[in-house]
Amino acid sequence: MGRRPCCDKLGVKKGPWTAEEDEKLVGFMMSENSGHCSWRMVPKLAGLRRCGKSCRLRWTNYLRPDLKRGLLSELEEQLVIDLHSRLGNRWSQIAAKLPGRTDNEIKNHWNTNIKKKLIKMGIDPITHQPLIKQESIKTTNSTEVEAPAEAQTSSSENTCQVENCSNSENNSSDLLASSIWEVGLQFEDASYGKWASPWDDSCDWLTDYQELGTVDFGKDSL
DNA sequence: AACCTCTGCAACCGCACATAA
DNA sequence: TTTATGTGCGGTTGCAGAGGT
Repeated sequence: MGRRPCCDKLGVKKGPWTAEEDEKLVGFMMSENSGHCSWRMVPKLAGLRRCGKSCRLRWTNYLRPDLKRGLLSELEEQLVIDLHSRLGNRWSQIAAKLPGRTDNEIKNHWNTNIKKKLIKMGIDPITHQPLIKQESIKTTNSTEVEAPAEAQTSSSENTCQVENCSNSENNSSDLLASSIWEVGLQFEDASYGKWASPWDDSCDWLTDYQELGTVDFGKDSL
């Protein structure tokens, strides 16, 4: 049995949101009514010709009042890298550790900036292993020569990374840490000063950070 | 000035999961 | 237990602006 679409496609607007639509959605979301209805009802009640899914996306990724706008700070970027080495492409989980940032924003930043930076630094953005090391592995293992690291499926890579995460003596994390320290990065944001280094061998800092990041920024929290 | 290519970001799509009936 | 529905997530696409020729 096929799944019903989230909205009847006829008469539903798609594409970029206008300022007027934003205003309507924000107005509705900030009203008391928003807490009592499903996303499907939001466009109807807010007077929008959009599907509920589109409204949710617009709200969570762009209109939420608690969102930080602008580029990720150096520290945020390093956190993303470290979290990615542990969690893989679990953008929502990564975003949960960065208050005010969305999974979409982090995903975009990863694909457009961080990936390139890591490659430039000689680190594979998928495995977080040095590229040179990987090359030598490839040449010694002829059966895998056909499968470049970039082409690996996310599911297998995630499994690998989650397993790595369980190992507190994670090599990739250590390698990342050393390479980051080598380029002389500094923590600029004093609010993160409680952690001497997020790449500490133990994962304790992550647990602490989770406490900070578990705030639900969805409409329920309004 | 016109065209082309590249880049970054917002938004969409389809699937998975959770839960209520 | 099954089915319907709502929501969340990750991958992908499309477009606008910047930069280069």
